[in-house]
Formats: sequence, C-alpha cells, structure tokens
Amino acid sequence: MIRILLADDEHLIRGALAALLALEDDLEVVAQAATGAEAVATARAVRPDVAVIDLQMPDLDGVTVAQTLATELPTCSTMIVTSHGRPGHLKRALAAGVRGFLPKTVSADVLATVVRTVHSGGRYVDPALAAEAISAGDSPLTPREADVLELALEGAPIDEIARRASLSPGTVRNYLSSAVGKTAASNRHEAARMARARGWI
Amino acid sequence: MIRILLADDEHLIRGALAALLALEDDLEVVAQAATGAEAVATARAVRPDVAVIDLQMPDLDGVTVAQTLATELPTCSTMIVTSHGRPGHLKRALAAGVRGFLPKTVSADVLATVVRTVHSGGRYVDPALAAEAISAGDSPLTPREADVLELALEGAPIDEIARRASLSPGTVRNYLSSAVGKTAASNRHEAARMARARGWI
DNA sequence: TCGGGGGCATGACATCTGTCATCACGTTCC
DNA sequence: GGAACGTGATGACAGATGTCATGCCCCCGA
Repeated sequence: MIRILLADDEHLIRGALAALLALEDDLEVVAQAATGAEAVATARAVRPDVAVIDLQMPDLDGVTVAQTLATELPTCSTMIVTSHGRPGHLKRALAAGVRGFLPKTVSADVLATVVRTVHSGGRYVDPALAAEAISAGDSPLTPREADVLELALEGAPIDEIARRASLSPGTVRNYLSSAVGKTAASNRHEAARMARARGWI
Repeated sequence: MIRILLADDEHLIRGALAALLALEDDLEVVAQAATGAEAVATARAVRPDVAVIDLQMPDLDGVTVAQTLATELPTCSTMIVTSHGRPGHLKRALAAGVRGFLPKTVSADVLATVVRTVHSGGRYVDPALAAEAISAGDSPLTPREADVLELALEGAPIDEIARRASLSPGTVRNYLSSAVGKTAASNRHEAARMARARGWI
C-alpha cells in the first residue's frame, strides 16, 4: 500500500483527487493539506511514501515544499501537479529533487501510474512540458537583469524600479535595455512577459 | 436524478469531479467535455439538467458557453466553477444567465448542494466572490477604452495596438491616456494590469 | 430639435524610454 | 598579469509615450 500526502489549495480539487486515488487498490491518501506550510508540517507527522503537491499554493510554492521534503524526508518521493506548466517551474522543480511533474490535463490513470513510478524510485516528466522546457532553453539573463526585469513585471515606471532595486535609474535602463535585446521584445513590458513565459524570471 | 454535464479542460480535474459527484445518490454525470465547443455540442445532444462549466477553457470562455446554453437549452441550468475568481467574470457570468458561480476552493458538499440549488431554480454565488465584485465597483471605462486597454495587456507598442484595433496611433494614445487617468496608474501597462485585476477588461 | 456623450482623428508639447558610448571596480579563470 | 564578464554609474540622443486642446461625426435622450 502506497501512502500518499495530497496538497492543493483548492478544496474541491483536493477532495476530488483524493476520491480518485482512493479508487486504486494499492493507493491510500493518508493526509491532505491546503497550504505549503501545512503540507510540510503534515508530511513530518505522517511520513508519507509519496507527496502529490500542487504547484501554486497561497503561501509556499510547491517547489519550495518539495525542496524541504527532499532534505527532511528523503524516503518520501515528491511529485508536482500543476495547471499552468511554465518551463521554468519544471527546471526549478527538478533541481529541487522532484521525481514527477505533470499537468492537470493528464488522466487519472496516468496520475496513479506516476505515483507508483516515483514510489518505486523512477522519475516521470510530462513529455509535452519536457519538450517545452527544452525548447525554451537556458536563461540568457544575468541575475541582476532577471531581478530588474521581475520588478518591471507589474508595469511600474523606471524610477520606481530603481528605488525598489536600490539602483540608479540609468543603471536600471541599461539592464532593461540589455534584457529587451536578449528577449527580442520591443519594450521592457513585453520582455518581462516573455521572460516569465519562458521561466526565466 | 439530476443529469449533469461536466466541462473542464483539465482531464484530471474533470475525472476527479465526476468521481466525486458520482458519490451522490441523486446526481449523475451523463456527459463530459474538454473544451467549450465540445461542451455546447454535447449539451445539445444529451440535454442535461445542469451544466457545470470551468471558466477557463482553451477555445470558448466558460461564460460564452453559458450564454449559448441559456438561449439554446433554457431547461438546462448553468453553473460555473473557477480557479481564479476575478470580479469581472462574475458580472459577465450573471449577465449571461449563469445560476451558480463558485471557486474551486469550496468543498465537494457545497458543489453538490449548489447543483441541487440551481436545478431547483435557485441561484448561488460564492459570498467571497460576491463581496469582491461589489467592492471592485463598476467599470468606468468606455467600451472602446476597454478594447484598447485589453490589447495593451501583452505589452505591445502603441503602433501595434493601433494596427490591431484599426485605429490611428493618436486615437489609441488618447484612449490609453484616458484609461490611465481612470485607473490612477502611471502608465498603460500598469493600467492594463489594474483593470484586469478589477475585472474591467 | 437641441445638447451631451462617445467614437475617431490631428497637432503640439513635455516627459519617459530605449540605445549607445564610456568609465570604474571587483571577481574569475587562463 | 591580463582577458572576460558582471555590476554600477553617467551623459547624450532619438524615438516612444502621456497629456492636452481642438475638431468632426453620429446617436440617443430630453
């Protein structure tokens, strides 16, 4: 019997997934959590075999949770399910020691299969997401460029970005100009959107 | 027995919801759809009592589907479930004749209850979403301003917006300037983000 | 029928942004 | 030691953008 921890902030989805997994004879949902922090705390208490974590949760990111679990509970395999599969998340997740990564568009069969796969030491990444991640390539942005571009995401004017980054406006413009060049965008706002879509920020 | 049509592009969620609803004695999921178009077509064929539609789907918006169903199948009550409950969606949905509107954070019990409520002619809107919608207020944007602002969402330069809207660049700037004033933003990008957050576009 | 409001456009002006050249400093690696 | 690179800054310039005034047309409600 594989003991599963299920974490998803959407009550409906969480309950539904639990109902679905309960249909499998060899799977058992032993605990549920609605937030990242709760997931970590619960995992410590129940020590599940597999943790199925939603990527987006109110407090802690799914990847952060995975990271914590990987160090604290090495016997527990973590897998991530997500609605919006951005390439950057996949990369971060794998780096955090996640063993399975799938979008919520897969069928219940696949989910159950992957649970078994990661429990037996295997890995599984959704082929479509893997292809996307590979085609997106590595980030050409320097750390500082990424920082500044991230601050530009909300559409703030350069002066505010400069204040928030504790840089001179001129320097901010330089970084942004460089980032715009690297993303082939026509302005920083578009560049920020593209960089985010590719998982670079 | 209440006959239900379930539409959600995420296979996992759809299957899970179906499993969950199947646990209720008086509910029966008679059809499922993965896209908006499919939902409409399927609804025509099976004529369900209640349609449970996800708001975001690849092709047709959940609200659009609801609109179609309301005119074509007046006996079928439509309700919408969604992950990201933006106020604007709720308003549009109610205008489209939707009878129930809830976020996926509710429990399965609530979902089943609401299905019964809308089937018996009632209405149900998640209290939290309703409060948000009221506090967001009505959109101060003219239809044209909203159009242009929507095109500005992706960060495109004004010339491209003008081309896509078949307007002169000067006119686009006027609309955007007006919209920026109404949203108290410092530029069109921020204005677009704010308008979206408030459900105005 | 008249006024007001929205849609659409133009022109003028000030400011913001994007781009480029150039400099200085520190780290890393050969 | 020097090359390569990232970080941080300044100044100059062109083009994009935001703002405002003004005008025209059309439709709707008083």
